[in-house]
Amino acid sequence: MPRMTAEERRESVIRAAMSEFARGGYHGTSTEAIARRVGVSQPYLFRLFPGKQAIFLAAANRCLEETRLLFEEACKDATSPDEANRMMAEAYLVDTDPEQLLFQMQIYVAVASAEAAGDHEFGRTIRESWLEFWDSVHLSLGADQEETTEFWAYGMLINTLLSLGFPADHRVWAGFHTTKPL
Amino acid sequence: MPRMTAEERRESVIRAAMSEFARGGYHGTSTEAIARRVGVSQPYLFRLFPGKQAIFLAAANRCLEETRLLFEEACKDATSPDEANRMMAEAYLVDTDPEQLLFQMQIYVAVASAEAAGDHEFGRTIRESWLEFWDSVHLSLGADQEETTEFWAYGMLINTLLSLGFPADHRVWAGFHTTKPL
DNA sequence: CGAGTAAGTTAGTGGCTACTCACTAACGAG
DNA sequence: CTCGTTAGTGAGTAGCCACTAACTTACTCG
Repeated sequence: MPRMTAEERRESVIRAAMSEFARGGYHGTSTEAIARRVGVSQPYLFRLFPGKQAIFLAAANRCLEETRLLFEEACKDATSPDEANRMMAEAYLVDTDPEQLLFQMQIYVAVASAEAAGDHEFGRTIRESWLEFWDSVHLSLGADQEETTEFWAYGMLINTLLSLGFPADHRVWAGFHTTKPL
Repeated sequence: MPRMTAEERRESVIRAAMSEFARGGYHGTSTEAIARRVGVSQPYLFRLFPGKQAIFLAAANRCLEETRLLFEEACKDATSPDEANRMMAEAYLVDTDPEQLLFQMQIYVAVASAEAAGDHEFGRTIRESWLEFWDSVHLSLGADQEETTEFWAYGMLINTLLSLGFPADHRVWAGFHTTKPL
């Protein structure tokens, strides 16, 4: 069993948590499952993070940040807003791990649940990360508010269809005027 | 304590389940919470339904059906696809209980979780209900696949922004070219 | 009235889960 | 070598959860 620094372990935990939370969501994922995937004892997680929610939060921020960076990378050579749009859309459908898209959905509902339970701090943090993401996309697309909204709208529909488990050749995917999904 | 027929009770359970599951999702909601809201003992739920998942499924199907009927009602007097679009969009933002939109999100991620856990029957049932919904909207809008897709895309973005808890006057809502949300 | 039936409860159980405490093993510096 | 620090574990605990079994209460109809 290789020894790691606490920081490296935290990194492993975040990766594992992203996968596990993507599948089960916040309440449907046990810290046990995350620890098993990391290859570490379950109580040790609580020395690396103050609690389960902190693990989820770290994973969520990482997920939003990574997708944002993917977009920024994808459209960096675009010469027009329209081309940026196409490049980012393709990156979303082709280069993004489906797990990350499912995890996005889990993040969104986790915020709603936390909010309903009276925890507003959690949502505040996620919204902040998410707005950075939104603004980054907005900037990449040029300055049109409505177009950015449309871009996000299609993105959220993709997440939903994926979450519902419709295969790539199903007719619900036929109405996209951009690239077909994987 | 008024006595009801089993069928009436099942109805109450479905209403209560829709509210509770909307807040907590499948794993974050206890049957205890549902029973408390109904005003009935928790074990009695298992005489009305075979299990927790059956309750969720009944509530989910009801949610999708009700939103579908709301749309059909909203656009029944429309004279053009464009007018139908506007009427349905407004109905979604104004007349739909936000709880129902949150519950929709919970349904979507619940399917993903069930699928990941090896339960494909659950998703199959939900997808069936959801396709009826999709087709109903498609029919109301006229025969254009791409326009239906766009309509759904905006709907899913609305669900997401609501789930994330952005207030109605936040700038992320500004890019919608239809009615402003409540 | 009385007896069957359907609505509803109380008490309980086994299993899981987040989190704690006390401990051990490896590494690095002097 | 040794001693302090840091990575990591094993054993537990209190609480919650879905679900069961056995019982009680109310309505209904002959």
